[in-house]
Amino acid sequence: MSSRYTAELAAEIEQRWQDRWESEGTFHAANPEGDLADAGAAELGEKYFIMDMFPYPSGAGLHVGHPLGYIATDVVGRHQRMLGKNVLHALGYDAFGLPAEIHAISTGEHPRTNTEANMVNMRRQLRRLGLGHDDRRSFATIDPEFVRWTQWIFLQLFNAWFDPELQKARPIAELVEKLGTADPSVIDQHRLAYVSNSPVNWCPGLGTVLANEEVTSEGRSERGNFPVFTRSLRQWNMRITAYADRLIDDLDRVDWPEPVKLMQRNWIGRSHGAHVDFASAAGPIRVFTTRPDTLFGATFMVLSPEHPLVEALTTPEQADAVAEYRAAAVAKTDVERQADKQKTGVLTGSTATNPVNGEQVPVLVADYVLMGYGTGAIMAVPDGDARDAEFAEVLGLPTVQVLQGETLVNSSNADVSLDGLTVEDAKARIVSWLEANGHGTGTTTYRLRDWLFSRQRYWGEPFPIVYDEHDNPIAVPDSMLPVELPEVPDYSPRTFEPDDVTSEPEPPLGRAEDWVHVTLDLGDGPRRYRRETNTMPNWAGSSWYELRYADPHNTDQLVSPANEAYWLGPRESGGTGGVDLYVGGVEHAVLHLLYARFWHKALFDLGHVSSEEPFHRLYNQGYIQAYAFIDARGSYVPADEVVETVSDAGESTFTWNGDPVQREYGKMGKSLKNVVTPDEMYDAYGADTFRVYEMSMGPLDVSRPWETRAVVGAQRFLQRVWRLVVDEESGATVSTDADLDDATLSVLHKTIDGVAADMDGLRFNTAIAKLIELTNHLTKAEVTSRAAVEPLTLMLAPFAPHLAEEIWARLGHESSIVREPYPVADPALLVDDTVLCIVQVQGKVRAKLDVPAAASEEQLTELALAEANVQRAIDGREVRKVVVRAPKLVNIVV
RNA sequence: GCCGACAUGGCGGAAUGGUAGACGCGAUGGUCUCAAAAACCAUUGUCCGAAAGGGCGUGCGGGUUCGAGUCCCGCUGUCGGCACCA
Repeated sequence: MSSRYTAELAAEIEQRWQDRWESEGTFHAANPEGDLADAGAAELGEKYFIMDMFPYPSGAGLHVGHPLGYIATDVVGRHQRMLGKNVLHALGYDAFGLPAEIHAISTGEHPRTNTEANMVNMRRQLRRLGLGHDDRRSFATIDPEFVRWTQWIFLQLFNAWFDPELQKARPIAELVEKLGTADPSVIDQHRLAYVSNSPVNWCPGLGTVLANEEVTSEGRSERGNFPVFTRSLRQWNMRITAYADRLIDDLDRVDWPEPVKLMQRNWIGRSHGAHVDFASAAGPIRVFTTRPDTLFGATFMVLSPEHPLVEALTTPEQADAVAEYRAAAVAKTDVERQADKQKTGVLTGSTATNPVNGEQVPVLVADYVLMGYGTGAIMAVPDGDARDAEFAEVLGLPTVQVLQGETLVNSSNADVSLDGLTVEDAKARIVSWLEANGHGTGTTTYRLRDWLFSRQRYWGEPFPIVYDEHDNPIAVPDSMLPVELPEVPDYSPRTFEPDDVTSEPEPPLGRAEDWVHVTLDLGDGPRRYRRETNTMPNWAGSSWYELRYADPHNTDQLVSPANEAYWLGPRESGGTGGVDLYVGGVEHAVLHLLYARFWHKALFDLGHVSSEEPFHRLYNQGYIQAYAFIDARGSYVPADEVVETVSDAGESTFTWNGDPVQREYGKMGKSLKNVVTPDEMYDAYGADTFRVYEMSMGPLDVSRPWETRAVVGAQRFLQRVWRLVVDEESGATVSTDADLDDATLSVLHKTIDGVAADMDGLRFNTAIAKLIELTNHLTKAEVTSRAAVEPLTLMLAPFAPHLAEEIWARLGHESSIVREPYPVADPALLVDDTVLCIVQVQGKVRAKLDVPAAASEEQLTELALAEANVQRAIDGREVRKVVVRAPKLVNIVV
């Protein structure tokens, strides 16, 4: 039988090693304490905690783009293990969510059934990749034990308040003590998880409310693209705004890509300015402005249509016009408001007093002022703000010039003058004047809103909350967790006509009458309670799952302090702690990553974790894209049946069944008929080839097109490595124990040195290129000595682990390669006796010289000038200057 | 509109301010074969040249520098985020 490294042989090798890894528990990582502690181990050593953004178990199965990040983290994990680290790497499933619920609604089957079937299929597809995961630590967010702790965290937040003085969360009992009252109407206002009757994004088409983050800029639902209306409804919220400053400031302490940090900063949107009170008949109208320096130019005021003072300020003459305007505004979605090109608004008939000059300025209502930002009221300065100028133009309102370039003019009263000051100086002076005279204060506002936390869905975590007869929310005691989902006859919330603004949410849990109404003894005897029927949003489980990997089976605690401190705790003083490397797509830059940071910080404040941030280092992998092809009718045609023809001019045209088709570039997807699955790659090449190809395609953080045709390059490389060790005809091991020649020794150690640097920087594409170069050198020089082949195999192990194990075993090693020490370069072998010296004339290369590494500047100049080609380039001109970077470069300037 | 990232052969991509195009795909030629596949070897930015060698080349226009794909300024294009945020 031939011993060629074919897909069949690869499959056999891969399966065999996967079985062995599993039976030997090769990737088990020991905990300091608890059920995963290793009694025999004396010392755990240095840890490395690596995480992927865990997958949603979709029914569609995987395409070749999905494993990219999982392969990359596996390469890192395997490399770290060979560096002697105790590596924690596991994969869970984010298994609540709408797709399973939609499937359940259409089939009548419980969402758990389908979700679990999908997980089985996904585990099978992923197992064949040979990922070095500790399977004991896998979980799904729908597991009752996981739900229990998600609910427990919710109760921690429910039973906590944010102390603005200390800038941290504290137990609610301390607030009760501080305020001297336990009155729910007071206390409930301060909880980190609280119920409020406030404007929310109501989506009748989905029958549920949505978080701001789930609403598109077009004012529609991210899912389903239904209109979303602002409605005041009683819903659960998370006080994430309390953490706005810490969420911004601590970005400076984590190792994240700058663009992601910037997106979070922009999302939180901290802006410094001032609150200014304008006196009016209805009392002071408070505005927020980032430009208090332009206060002398405020010629009118604008209130949002929802502003509470509108009614009191409206004069009888304007009552009809204002009522009509407000009614029209309410009926519009946010996007429709923005779609109106021309600004609109009406006078209230009242005026207010500009505190700096006593001017009576008219007060108007206009929908370009949003209730949700600042105070919902602005001072309008047509000279400073383009929108105010536009509105002033439309309504013929006056303008006063207060700015000349960057300098203030026309801005003084008897008490204070800003004239001639720069913007920054003027801001400081006017704010101190406002504060001294009781007209306002310097302040900071945020774009970030509190996190709307309830959904009218079935397939989510139930709230561990019941209501008493006064409708006060009461925590279900920890001993009764988890609160499990009841069986219901119908999994869908009631949905409405997408445009039905007046509809009211009706969650599916409301149908489980027996479940909703319960008798509980919460310490004061059995009483009747009503359960919360909303469920938590999809983000809940992913907001804390990093903690559970560290102690997945703990039934007494979320995570034991010792296990948390070991895996996540800060390792240097002032450090944030957190996962050592978190890899995933940039699409989670704000939502998931902001929510997870918020929960983690709250748990830190309450003393449950020692780390201040969940993810110390974040890395965004790129996406694998694909070409799709459309025929003349605009339908997608199967991409793998399209034929490419290249003209003599080098231009490609594409045909399908002889008909021309158009190529477009984008995602891989079933509907685009361009899906390539990992299973196809396993069958055609084997998992190791697939892994090497994905890692060699380009830098990990850049998106690039999939090209099945190019996978063979990775296979050829692995076949060359195989042949260095195994005779294809006989299957015999051909390695020798010969010493290496100087040239090979030098190439080997340069490779080890270069690959080590590339591994540290996650530059797997160039690391593989260097391994290919080494392999090509060994092949050409006919070197099969284990002195070269063993280090090559060790360096290849993170990328092609099965092949590396097999070669390692055939070289006579009995134990797995997984924890063999990674090769280290000998610095003495990195220096050559002679080096290539580039000789330039006027910056252009004119000669390449082999020179002694120790050559002096004078010697190099002499050698360079002696070259005929250099002399020809100088062409008799005077040498003005010679730049020498010994020993590699000489540049002659004439 | 505001903010950010990116732009290199036919393709994916290499390149601490110092040889532009590593490595891979594809293509062309060859070895092996009755033949083919596979594998292996060679060539492969472009133009002039028999060769030696030379000209031109990293989206466009400037600049800094002995030397710029890389740094600075100004454009263009592509992608991403935010968007009446006061």
